[in-house]
Amino acid sequence: MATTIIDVAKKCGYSKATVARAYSSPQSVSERAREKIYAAAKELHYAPNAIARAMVRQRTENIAFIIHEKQYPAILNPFYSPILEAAMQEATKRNYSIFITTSQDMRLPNGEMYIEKNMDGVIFAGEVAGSSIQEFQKQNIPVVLLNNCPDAEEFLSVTIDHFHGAEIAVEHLCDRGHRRIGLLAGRFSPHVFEARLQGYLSVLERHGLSGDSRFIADLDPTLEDGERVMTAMLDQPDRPTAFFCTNDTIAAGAVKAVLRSGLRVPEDIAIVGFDDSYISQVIEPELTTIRVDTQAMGRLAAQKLFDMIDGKDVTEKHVEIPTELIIRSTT
Amino acid sequence: MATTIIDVAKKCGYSKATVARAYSSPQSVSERAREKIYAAAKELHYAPNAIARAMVRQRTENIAFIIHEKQYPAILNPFYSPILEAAMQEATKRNYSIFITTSQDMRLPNGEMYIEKNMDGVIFAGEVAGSSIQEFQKQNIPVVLLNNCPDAEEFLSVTIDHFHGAEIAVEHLCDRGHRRIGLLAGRFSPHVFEARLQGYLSVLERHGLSGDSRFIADLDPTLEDGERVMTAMLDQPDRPTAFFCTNDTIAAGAVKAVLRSGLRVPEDIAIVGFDDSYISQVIEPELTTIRVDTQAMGRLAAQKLFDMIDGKDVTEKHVEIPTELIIRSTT
DNA sequence: AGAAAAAATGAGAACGTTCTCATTATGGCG
DNA sequence: CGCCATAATGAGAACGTTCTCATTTTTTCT
Repeated sequence: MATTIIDVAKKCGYSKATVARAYSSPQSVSERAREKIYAAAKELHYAPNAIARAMVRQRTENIAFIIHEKQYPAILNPFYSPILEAAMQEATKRNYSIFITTSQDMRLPNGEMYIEKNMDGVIFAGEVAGSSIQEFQKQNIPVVLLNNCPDAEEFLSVTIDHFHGAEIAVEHLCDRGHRRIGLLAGRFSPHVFEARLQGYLSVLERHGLSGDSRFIADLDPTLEDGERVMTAMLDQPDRPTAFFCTNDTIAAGAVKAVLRSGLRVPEDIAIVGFDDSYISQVIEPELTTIRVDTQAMGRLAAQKLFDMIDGKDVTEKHVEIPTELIIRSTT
Repeated sequence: MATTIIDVAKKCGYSKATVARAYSSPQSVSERAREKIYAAAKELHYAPNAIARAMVRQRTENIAFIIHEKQYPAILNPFYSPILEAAMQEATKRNYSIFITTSQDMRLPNGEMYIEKNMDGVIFAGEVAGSSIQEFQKQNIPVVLLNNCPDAEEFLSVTIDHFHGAEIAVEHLCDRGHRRIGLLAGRFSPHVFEARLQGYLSVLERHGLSGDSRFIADLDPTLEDGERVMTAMLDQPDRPTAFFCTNDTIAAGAVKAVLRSGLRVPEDIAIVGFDDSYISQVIEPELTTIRVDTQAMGRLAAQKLFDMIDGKDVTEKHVEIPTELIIRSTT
């Protein structure tokens, strides 16, 4: 149906080998031939067939970006948008395409599909079962983990310094003079959950403050849960004057709860979020939060993956993206 | 390198044809053979190679989802997230994978790539140059347009009833007793821009109200511009008591401007947005807006595309997604 | 048991490239 | 002009499947 290299060859009188060369290494073909070939190709609307090429080159120039997040339809997660965008840019530069899937449970749907379709590499974002990852490794497909921290040393990974991020968030609240600081901790993967919790606790301890377990809650990292839990907190005696929320979505819900109850942010209750997703600028007052350079995450993850694909040996196996406090109006 | 159908065939003593059949039409293979084959395959970690299959079947089981939006990194656009998610679900059901690209100018980067990679079909979201689309049609690749309204009848499309959406938004403001109603119109594609503007004007006219051109602005559909333009509006004499913003992002910016100037929403200034993106629930007060069933958009676009791919003839060429007023707290 | 029908299997071309190796054309130089 | 180096081209295998058609095996029926 579609026109092939053979059609072009017939049309211009050269062999298919020469036509192929005119595309894959133009300098090895005489100028005269090149012109004739391109002219014929144009006339026939010829486009090289990447599938056939992939077949012989054993390389598809496709990578997969798989997002696993328990809580929401993952792509809705504003945290991943800029990461994906950055990874996409890296890919486009190299003429690679990106496949994307999301899933909510830890098994990836049609997992085999990604192997069968011969992805040159895979970026796993979020929490994934190690077994899924090993499937890829068995097939010698390079994998980069993003925002996922398995114990295994053998994987390349790009992660966030959750512990330090939580520390500077809580530290900031202490700086502002707060002595009673609550925590709204989203139920992310155990590792992330734990790291942020520990960061929070370590600052309290350093300042000789005791965490009151009534004001440390774990919840779904959703707007609704943020609002619901915060509303409950506000009713309690001796409530904190500040809260650290482990992502911006929770924080936005918390802000809503405070404002609705007639209190003010930050005068009555100060709030710090995490991620610096664009939610933080959408709400009023704008959210003080911990910025994670998500663009760098996406870029680095992609670069690492391409390094592996190209057979370079990657010296730095684990990159930890630093965090930064962004002071806005909720503290 | 990777194990192939031939390795499996050797191992289990059947021919490669039979092994192939065990996968593509298991019922045509004796139970005994099937078991032996699967056992051998498992032992060798065999996974069928979709590239080779695509080669002979002339079908990749891949589709592309291309988002073009002038203003922002498109994937950040909260409007497209649920659409993409829904399309992805449809694709996964059919064992298809989704390629995704975004671009900000109207030429798609590596445009040829999508043709070369033999996508079975393409969904174009946002504003795209007709020429890009025709490239695909020349190659007989089915295309569905999403939220893009070219004059051409020949394309399948899923669009929004922009005119009616704008009407019910403004009508709602009139119901609430507003007589001076401003417009913050995002510079989307000309068609979208115009349809929403006309919807706004038609309601004013119906109610015998005159649109004051000082309070009709066109702007970039961003948070920043929404805030900037609204701030300017507030300073003017005889300012409106209500504004219709043609998307939620603008509306969020507008809400911020009002709150910052010390006025109240909705008491002093009422605001209606458009899209019912999740921004509308993140902000406080929550945004009254026009809901577009984005999930249906994504689903229908994908279904239409698959119908074309499967050679069914699609009766309904243009689907217009209805709009619905969602009353929250900004009016 | 034997023939006919049905089910299961095998052989080999085809899909559209790339790539290696062999062959032919071109150019430089004594 | 003839020789050699080099550049340009061509022939054909290979990539890993599917699919058609022919062949073999199994089942069914008298």
